[in-house]
This record gives sequence, C-alpha cells and structure tokens, in this order.
Amino acid sequence: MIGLKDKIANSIIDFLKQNNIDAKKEDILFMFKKPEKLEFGDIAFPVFRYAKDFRKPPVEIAEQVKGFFEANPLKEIEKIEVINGYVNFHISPQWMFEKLVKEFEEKGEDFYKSDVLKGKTFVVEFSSPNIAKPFSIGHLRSTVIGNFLRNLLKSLGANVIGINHIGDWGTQFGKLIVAFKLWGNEEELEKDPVKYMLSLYVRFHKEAEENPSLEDKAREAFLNLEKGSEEERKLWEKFRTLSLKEFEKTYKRLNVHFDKVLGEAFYSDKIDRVVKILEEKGLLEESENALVVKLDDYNMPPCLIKKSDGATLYATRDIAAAIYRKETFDFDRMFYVVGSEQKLHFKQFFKVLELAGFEWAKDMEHIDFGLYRFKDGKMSTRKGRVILLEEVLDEAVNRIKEIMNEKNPDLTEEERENVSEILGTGAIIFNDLKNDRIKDVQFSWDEVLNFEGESGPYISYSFVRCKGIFRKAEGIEESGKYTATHESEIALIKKLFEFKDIMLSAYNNRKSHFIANYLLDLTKSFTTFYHNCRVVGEDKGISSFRKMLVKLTMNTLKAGADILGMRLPDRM
RNA sequence: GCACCUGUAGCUCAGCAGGAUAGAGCACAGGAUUCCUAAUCCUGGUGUCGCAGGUUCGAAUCCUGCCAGGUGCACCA
Repeated sequence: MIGLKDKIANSIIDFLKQNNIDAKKEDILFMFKKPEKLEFGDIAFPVFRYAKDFRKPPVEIAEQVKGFFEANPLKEIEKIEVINGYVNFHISPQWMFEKLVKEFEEKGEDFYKSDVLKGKTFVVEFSSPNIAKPFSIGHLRSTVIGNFLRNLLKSLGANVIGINHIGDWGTQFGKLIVAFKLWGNEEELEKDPVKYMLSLYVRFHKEAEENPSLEDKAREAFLNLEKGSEEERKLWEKFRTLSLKEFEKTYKRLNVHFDKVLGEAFYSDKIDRVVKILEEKGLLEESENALVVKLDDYNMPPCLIKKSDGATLYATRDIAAAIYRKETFDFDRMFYVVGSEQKLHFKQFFKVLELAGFEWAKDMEHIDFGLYRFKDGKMSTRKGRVILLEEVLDEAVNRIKEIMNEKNPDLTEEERENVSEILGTGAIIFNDLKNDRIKDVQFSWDEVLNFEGESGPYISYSFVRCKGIFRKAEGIEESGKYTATHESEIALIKKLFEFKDIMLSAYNNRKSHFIANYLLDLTKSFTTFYHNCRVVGEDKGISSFRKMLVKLTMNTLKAGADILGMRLPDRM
C-alpha cells in the first residue's frame, strides 16, 4: 500500500501545484486516513484544511481533486467518491489480488519478508529470568514480547541478536547461599531445584524479618562470591546450572529462541574497566561511602556504581554489558524488554553512558511493559504470592485437551496430545501479546482460559479451516485469475493486502498488539468468506480463485503467528 | 511530596501522529448444522470516551488544571 499511497500523494501534489499551493509529500501522506467503513473505500484524503486556500467549501475542493484524478487516472484506482470533505479512493481489489499472488509466487512462504531493515543490527535483551526463582507468569511478558520483536525484526530483514540476560548475579545469591548453608538439603535440591530454591528464598526473607543480621551475612556471602571464594562459587554454579536446565524446558514450550545466553555474571570481570572509564571522565563521586554518578542536572537521583562495601550493582553490570555488546556486535539499535517499573533505572544508565561520551547511548531503548497483578495487589516472589508459568501452561493445555476429547474424539491420542500443547501454549502467548504492552494485566484464570472469541485458538481455528479446505480441494489448482463474485472475497483481499503495512507500524511502535489485532481481523474476514463462499464444488474458475484466497489467508495467518511466536496445528 | 504511566459499554480491551454515525470480545437473550469441522456464524443495546477548561472549521485523540488507580524516587534487580 505504501508505494500506492506515494503515487496518489504525488498526484495530489501536482493538483495543488496547479492551484499555486506547495505541499510536501510527507504532509500529504500524513493526511491519508483509513476510512472507517469498507464502503467508503480504502484511502481517504480529507481536504478541510485547504478550504482557506481555495476559498471554497471542502466538498467543492474534493470534487476538484476527483476531477484531477479522472483526467490523470491511475490504474490501481477503481473509483473515486466524494463524501463530505473527503476524497475516497477505492483501490482495485483485482490489482491488490494480483499483486499478492505475484509476491507469493516469487517468494513463496517468505512472501511477507522484506528488507526495510537490511544491513541493520539489533540487539534485543529479553526474558532475563532470575536464577533460583521460578519462572512466574510475570516473566512471560518480557519473554514473549522480546521473542516477538526478535521475530519481527528478522522478517524485516534485520540482523538480530536476541540475548537472554540471565539474572545470575547479585545480593540475592548471597541470600540463597546463606539460606542453603543454614537449612539446605542436597537431595531435595536435586529433586525439584527451582521450587526448593524458592522455598529457601522465602524462608530467608521470613527469618530475616526476625533476625536482620541475616541480611548482613547475605551481603558478605555475595562479596565472597564476587571475590571468587571457592565455596560460594561452587554453590552458585550448582544453582545456576539446575535453574537453566529447567528454564530450557519452558522456552521450548513457548517456542522462544535466543542467540546468546549471557548472564550478569558474565560481565563481572568487565566492571573494573567501567569504573575506570567513569573515573577518567570525572563522573564518579563518593557519596555516603558509595561510588555514584550524580544526575541532579537531569532531575534524576544518582546512579549507584559501587556499594559502600565495594560490591557492584546492576547498573554497573548493565553499563558493562552495553559497552561489551557495542564492541562485540556493533549494533545500530538495542532494545531492553524490561518492565516499566525499571524505567528510571534505564533513564539513569543511558544518561551515564551518554555523559561518558558514548554517542551510541541514543541507540538504546527501553521497551517497557505493565505488570501482571492480582485483583487485590501485586505479585511477589518474596512472599510466595506468584502464579507459576508452568502452572498456567499446564492448565491451558489440560483445558484444551478436555475440549478436544469432546469435540474431536476421532483424532488419535497422540495427535490430541500434540495439538493441545500447541493450542494451549499458543493461547497463553496470544493472550499476552494481544493488548498494548504498556498496560498492566489483571491476572484472571477465566480470562486466560477463555478460548472463544478473540483468542489464540480462534486464530488457530481459521488456520485449521484453511488446511481442511486444502485437504478437500486437493484436485483443484489454485489460480491467480481474479473472478471475485462475492463482497466477502473482496473484503478478504483488502485485509490480506494490509499485512505489510501492519508489520511496519508494529515495528515503528514496537507493539505486538498491532499484529495480534490484525490477525483477529483477518480471521473475522476469513470466517465471513468461509461462511459465504464455498471452494469445493463450484465452477472451476471460481474454485481455483477461491483456493488461491485460502492459500494466501493460510500463509498470512502462519506468517503473523510466526512473528508472534505462536505455533499453529493442522487439525484441532 | 516529586516524576512517569493508565482512565473508553456491566467486564476485558481496540481506536488516540485531530477528521465521517466511537468499535470488538466476554457476559445476557434469540436463531443457524442433509453442505470445506458449530472452538463458528447471524440478530438484538448499551456509552457524561474520569472531570473542567483551552487550541481548532472539527477533540476520545493535542495543551493546561484537577480527580482516581498504578509504578518509581541511593547501596534489591
């Protein structure tokens, strides 16, 4: 659509020039609007703002624009209508259809991929769970949003490095080490590592309330760890390995991939250099026995670089990580997919990097998101008030299995097993990505386990219908010859044609719900088509044309689902 | 206290680089299955777009103030 909009804008500029009005292309493109209703056409151009220049009512100006296009016609435009102050362009569905077919024939399943970001390197830091803490529903957000961005950027042609920035360093490990030494049991740890570590963690906080000296012990233990003390190191490694192994399972279920898994600990030997750099730039100050970079001039609290006991903080490690990544990957842009409660932290350390003279600090971006909360408050690992992700996934998968047993008992046990896994995990992923990430999400089992209407399975359902048609229509050859006879076919073509524009705005806004909502729209257009137009059993030309529409729909659904990181089944 | 985010139908949310009569899903009621799987579709109706001003030919959308909820504000991440 972008190329076409360009063309129309050029014509409008010519028209305005004839009337002694100068206009920039960007401004015209900016004014284009998508009409609210299908019958109003595909591109609307409001002319109200030219009423003064022309000294005429908008409707008359719109008529003149229409006249200009009729004198200088564009083949893509089927019809132009003037309604109120709008010039409504109706784009030829045949032209759109043929363009889609051509693209598909050239590129096949990669039809939606482009090279708008070709040659650009992106680093996406996401997921980043804390070792020794269970993977809660809260971690789901960073994981699926980051995975979505990684997929989207790739399909736009970018070189992407997705990094799982594991939280494997910090005072929390001091706590865990102390707790394990005091109350730990090797056997139980091996049995169910993460759950056991969580119980130790919870117990630590409970006992620390009575006995604050535990906190000091924890700080000491972490300091020992940083200094390389062998006893602490060994325990830490054990915790880390056991946790990672469990996370792997979850990532597999979620269809999430990383290019690098580099924990915070990885940067621990790169921190001295950071301190030195900041020192050389004269940014470091001692304050209350700690080393800080003051940010008063920027209306922010100081950024802590070293604690009064000499231990590092996560800001320090983040700075080291950023420098390392710039030097290693030479990124054009870096995304941090982290909750909005850390907004200030990112503002602070971005500013510190900028002050240290790293001009690429401007290329870093915090992709923030709201948190999952209960009706009556926040989730908290410390208090054990969490919903585990595995729990949610299992529940969804089980619920789907029940539905499948009831609706489709003909499938084999194995197939039902596989499909319910795909649908269940997909439902959870879709549910997370379908709303604007900026908003908090109220966790509700009813909402999460509702598979009707605007849900993951609804998307899957359409895809499965497409597959079904393909099985039934095996003998029919799909054809690029346009023979639309029903309005639902045209509506579907127009919706299919939007996909690439949607991908771009999803990228520009870094928001998954653009894609998710598009898929819902596409699905709705498809079901209307599905209920009105049969593929099998019609005249040859009509069947072939419709089969092509089904093929395009099927592949667009697949493409969108791939970008969201959601798998689709062939049957359900 | 200061900063940032959010406030749209009973509920969950789209729409918010100003533009046409503010839309979906859920829930509720009724209807559709000799036909590519009814996890579907069709029909029903709801709104002081948090409140008050301002900018504009035009504001849910932009600006200001207020209200409500959330988040953050030095040794946790």
